[in-house]
Amino acid sequence: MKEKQTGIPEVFLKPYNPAEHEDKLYQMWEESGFFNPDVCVEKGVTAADAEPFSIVLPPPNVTGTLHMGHASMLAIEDILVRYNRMQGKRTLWLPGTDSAAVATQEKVEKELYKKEKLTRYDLGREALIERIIAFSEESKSTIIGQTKKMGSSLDWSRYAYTLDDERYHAVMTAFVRMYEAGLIYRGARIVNWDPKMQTTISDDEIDYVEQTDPFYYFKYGPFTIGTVRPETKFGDKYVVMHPDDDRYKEYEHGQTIEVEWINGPITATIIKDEAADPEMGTGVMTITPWHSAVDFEIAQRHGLSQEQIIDERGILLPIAGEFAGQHIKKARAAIVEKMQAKGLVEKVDEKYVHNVATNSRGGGMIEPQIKEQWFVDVNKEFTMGPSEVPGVHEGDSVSLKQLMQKAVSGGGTTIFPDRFNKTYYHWIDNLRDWCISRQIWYGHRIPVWYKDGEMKVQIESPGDGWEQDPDTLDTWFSSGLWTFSTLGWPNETTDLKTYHPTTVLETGYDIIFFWVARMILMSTFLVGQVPFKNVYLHGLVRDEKGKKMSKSLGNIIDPLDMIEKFGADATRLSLIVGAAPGNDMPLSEDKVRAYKKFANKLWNISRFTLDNILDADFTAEATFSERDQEILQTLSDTVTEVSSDIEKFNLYLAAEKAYHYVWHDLADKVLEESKPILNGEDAAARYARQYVLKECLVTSLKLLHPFMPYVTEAIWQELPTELKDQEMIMVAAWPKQD
RNA sequence: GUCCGGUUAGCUCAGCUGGUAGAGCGCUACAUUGACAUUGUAGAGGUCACAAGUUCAAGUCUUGUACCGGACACCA
Repeated sequence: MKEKQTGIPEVFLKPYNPAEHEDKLYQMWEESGFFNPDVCVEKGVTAADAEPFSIVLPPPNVTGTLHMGHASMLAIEDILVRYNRMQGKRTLWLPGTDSAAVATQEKVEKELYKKEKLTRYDLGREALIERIIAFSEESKSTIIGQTKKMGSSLDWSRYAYTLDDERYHAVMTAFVRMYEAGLIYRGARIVNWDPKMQTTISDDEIDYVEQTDPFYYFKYGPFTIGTVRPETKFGDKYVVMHPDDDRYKEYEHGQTIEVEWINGPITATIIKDEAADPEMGTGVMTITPWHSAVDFEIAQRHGLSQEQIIDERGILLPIAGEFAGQHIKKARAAIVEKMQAKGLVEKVDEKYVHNVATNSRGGGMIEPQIKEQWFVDVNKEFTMGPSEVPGVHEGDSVSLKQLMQKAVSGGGTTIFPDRFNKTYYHWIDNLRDWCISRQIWYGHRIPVWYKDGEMKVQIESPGDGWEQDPDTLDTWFSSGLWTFSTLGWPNETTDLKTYHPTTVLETGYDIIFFWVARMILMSTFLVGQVPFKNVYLHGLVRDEKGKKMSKSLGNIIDPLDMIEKFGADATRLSLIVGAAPGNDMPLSEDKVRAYKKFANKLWNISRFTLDNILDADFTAEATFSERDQEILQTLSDTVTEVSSDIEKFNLYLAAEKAYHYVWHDLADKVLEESKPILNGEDAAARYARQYVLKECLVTSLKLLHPFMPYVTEAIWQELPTELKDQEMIMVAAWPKQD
């Protein structure tokens, strides 16, 4: 290293330029192997029996690119990881990517159609999957590269992909075990069918979109019924009313009446059921069990017959008579016209506002259908195996629902912020059996085999002539295994024993149901442990006006742009300060810019300090003034506060305190008042102050390292060896607390 | 409809277990070429949404009201 006359490294003579250092530093970290806890133990940085600390990275979509949501997730997790690594814990942060099957297949299919005018059926299952894999592989490196840019200290040697061989094996094993325990069943049930993508989707994947449609009142014998969807009404032969509705006292449950209907007279049966809301319209409705979840439930309760009206593509079936073969969208007007002609239309409310179920992953309008699907039974009681779940013991009779409740209520998993506990319990209370089969091709294929009406559930094909179920599993089925499938399960690996349950799961509050709850379900049943001891839910990153970032609004702030302009450290800090757990956070470019200044400030603090202590003799006789003691005390208090805030997951407070201390205490006060002492005649006082400044610098760098890993490491690399306890600050010891 | 948040300086937000308001940005004035492609010092600016209650004392606790946001359910 070339040095100037003053003795400080030349690099400090220019302002801190992140672009010059970041990639080099990341490479240095990666090559050191310290991202891998085993290497830390090997090289004596971490004690072999140290307490473990583990986080699995919520895997981003392989085909995606890094957005601010990812950036904030990476910043939060990296802070926790770096802090705990410096605390001497055996720290693992495990990376992975997600196949996001539905979204990925859709993307590839769209491309395929656009470029080659081919559908998936033209191409066939094998060929399509090949294309999807090629596409995923290609885009995988993009998201991984971008993840590294943020400074994420992930252990890449343990990288997992949701569709790789180990995960495949875990998923198959999970399915078979759950089937054998009687928790997975096949049944004809009402599902959310997307006619556009030709697949079922789960309740959670539905988006309700507000829409205005005409609402029709039809004469149905002596009754008036209302509907938005006349095209589903052909087979309606049950008329339902509330048992306590006095207006219809004269009718009895089970009584039949003749009514004139769309295609001629039919025999209607009166059903009294509490699902009918007396306040709603006339209080009377007819039901279509095949195409409505509520109607299906009513039909189940009373053992009513069910008939399909609309096929999988949205075409009317023969029951529609003259309308058969028409698409429902086109048929509606014609049906109403005919009913009008028959005098069955009483009135029409043209401006009826209601919510329409659509597929959140592709926008297709959902048509409920009764289909043979695979389900996870959440209410069935089974005998619990070996259990570390609080409040649940081996041999207890429990249901998956109860397991999910107890994991949290027993304190096995703590949710931050705690108001989400209610949300979590509320969701479980409303939880119905989980439909896990999907009619898409890319994903984990269901390990069920058929031959001559016989069925076998096992991972390998039973032999010649056995046909595998064509369906694949819901992506959240495999995601639910993520905390342990990434650690080697179903094998009893050392990793699994060491790092599971993981310490923290950090994710957005928007996927608490999709993912958090499912992980708890899978882990408690399959491993007998909670998947994580803590859940930290972060908010959504919004623009400076609090609006959601979206392409159409043109208000997207690209994290990679920010890194290029202001550095990864500034980007990280801007995403942390002011971001209380679970609260949405506004972000502006100005905010990022402000933290770039801070990185430079730290750079200059270091330069000034080094300039004044490089010639210091720390062994010389020194007299510590009261003020010296006070400065050291403040420093130590800051360490205590920052540490405790990190432990409590209050990163926004920790970051702000560290920032405030370094800039407005250390720089503004301590450094300023030290100038006369450092230039003064009193050698003993000078030595003392030099020692104090050295402590302040080294400790501040460590304090800030989890938040700003690059600039602190860049400075650390320039410090004289005798000031350092480790060559890299990323594995240096966290400052001692009183 | 049920549940959960929010309402504090021009803007974005802190304010943890109750003791007469804080930060950043912005604004004004002054200082400084310094360790600092600047920074420092000082200042202006708030009946803490509204109402009632508990208390010696209430942004802080309780209840209610209004508005904003979100989640879930329902939508025949």
